[in-house]
Amino acid sequence: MEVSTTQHIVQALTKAIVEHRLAPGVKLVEQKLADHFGVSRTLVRQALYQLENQRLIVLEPARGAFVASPSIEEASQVFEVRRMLEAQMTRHFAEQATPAQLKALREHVAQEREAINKGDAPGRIELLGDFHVRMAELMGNQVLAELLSDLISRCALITLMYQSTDAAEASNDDHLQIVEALALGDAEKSVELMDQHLRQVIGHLRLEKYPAARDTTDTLADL
Amino acid sequence: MEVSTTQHIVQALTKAIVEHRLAPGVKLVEQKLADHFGVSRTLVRQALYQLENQRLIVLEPARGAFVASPSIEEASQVFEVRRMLEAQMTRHFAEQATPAQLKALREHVAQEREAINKGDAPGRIELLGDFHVRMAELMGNQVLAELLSDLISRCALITLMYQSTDAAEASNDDHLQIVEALALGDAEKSVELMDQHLRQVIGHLRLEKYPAARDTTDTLADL
DNA sequence: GAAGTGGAAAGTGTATACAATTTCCCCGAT
DNA sequence: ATCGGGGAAATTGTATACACTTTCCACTTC
Repeated sequence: MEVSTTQHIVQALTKAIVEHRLAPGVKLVEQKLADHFGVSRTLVRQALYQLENQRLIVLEPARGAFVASPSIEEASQVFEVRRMLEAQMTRHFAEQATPAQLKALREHVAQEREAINKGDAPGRIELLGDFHVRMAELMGNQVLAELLSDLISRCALITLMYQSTDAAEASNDDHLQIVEALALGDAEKSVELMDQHLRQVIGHLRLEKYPAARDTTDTLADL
Repeated sequence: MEVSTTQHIVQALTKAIVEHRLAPGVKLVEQKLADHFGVSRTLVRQALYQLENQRLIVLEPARGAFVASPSIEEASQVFEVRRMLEAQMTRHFAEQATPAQLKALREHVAQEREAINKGDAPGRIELLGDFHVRMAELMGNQVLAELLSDLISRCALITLMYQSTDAAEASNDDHLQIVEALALGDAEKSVELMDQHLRQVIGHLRLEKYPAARDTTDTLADL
């Protein structure tokens, strides 16, 4: 809680945004955040700048910080990039997967399952995203892992709006299938499954439009 | 010069780092930068935070900001990610390229040629990188373009150390060939050429080790 | 009553002040 | 001569002060 305070603020806000406790469009007033975290505006501002770089908030000059509400257009571009990265990543993974790596992935999928069964919404969201990051880490490419982590946070802002328990189960199922294909060393099938998985998530997005909850009061309840 | 001062500082420093006027390892003292830009440390700090997010500098707690000197390991991971992204990007591009897009790319390659012939080192570095960003933009994926732009800045930190005029000519040549393959609509060949191109750049990296010019005096000459 | 206007309140942007930490150099001890 | 200690100078970390902009509301005017 006290390690590099500004980083702590970034993490708290990231979590709140990704978990949708802070809705897209909500204004974040610096002084209120400062009071809430017990620091000066200086640190809050640093955190906000960082969050803007990660595209989780938008900074409008002289007007303030607002939780980002990415357009459907932007969302699909993000997913498009993920498809590009993860298709290749999956292929490489299939070609060089070790038993230890497969074991790690299987365990991760089991954790997902557990979170879903317990009805732990925040937990399942984080874990479902982390599956992809985990693959990158296991491949030993830290740069890729960080990049994916950012992209997935950005996606979370969107997917959360639509992701029901059903969708979560479907994702978990996809993950399971992917791991099994990887275990067989079947690169083509793994890639195909991963691609399908991502396209399916995109597909779910287009169904509804977001109700533009802009300028809502900023209830920074827990964090 | 006066549009969002902090952004101006970021750009000036980015340019200086990418063009290697600020060498890896050099310390950036906040007050000196502030004096140089005629602003307070506040704005300099904001800029530094942003640069850290882009991995162009490293912020060591209570010790200050240093121009990043990525390890060979990290560099190849960055290039690995680029290969993943750009292979797919090239494939998509080949499959849907319009004459207008091809024209734009050809013109870009011509610009590269010109910069090389004129011996304009900073210009050619920027243009050679922009070729890849340009492709992303032409495909209409802004997210991809921004991501690549970041990755390429990061690469520039490394490639610059090794990139001679010869290497620049080779890259320019590669670009030309890629465009021609794209023009023929030959997706497989385009992808192969792009992949080769990137692998070649990586190959050049491993030849030498960087002389660890850490803690050099920070001569912030022009900017 | 609707639309515009003045001005106070709220909020952001930048600079400065001060505290905390690190760095550097001098000096003495072994 | 080298190593270690101590304290001043330099530098970073955080808070606060103040200027400037936006927002909001009451009040006037048509």
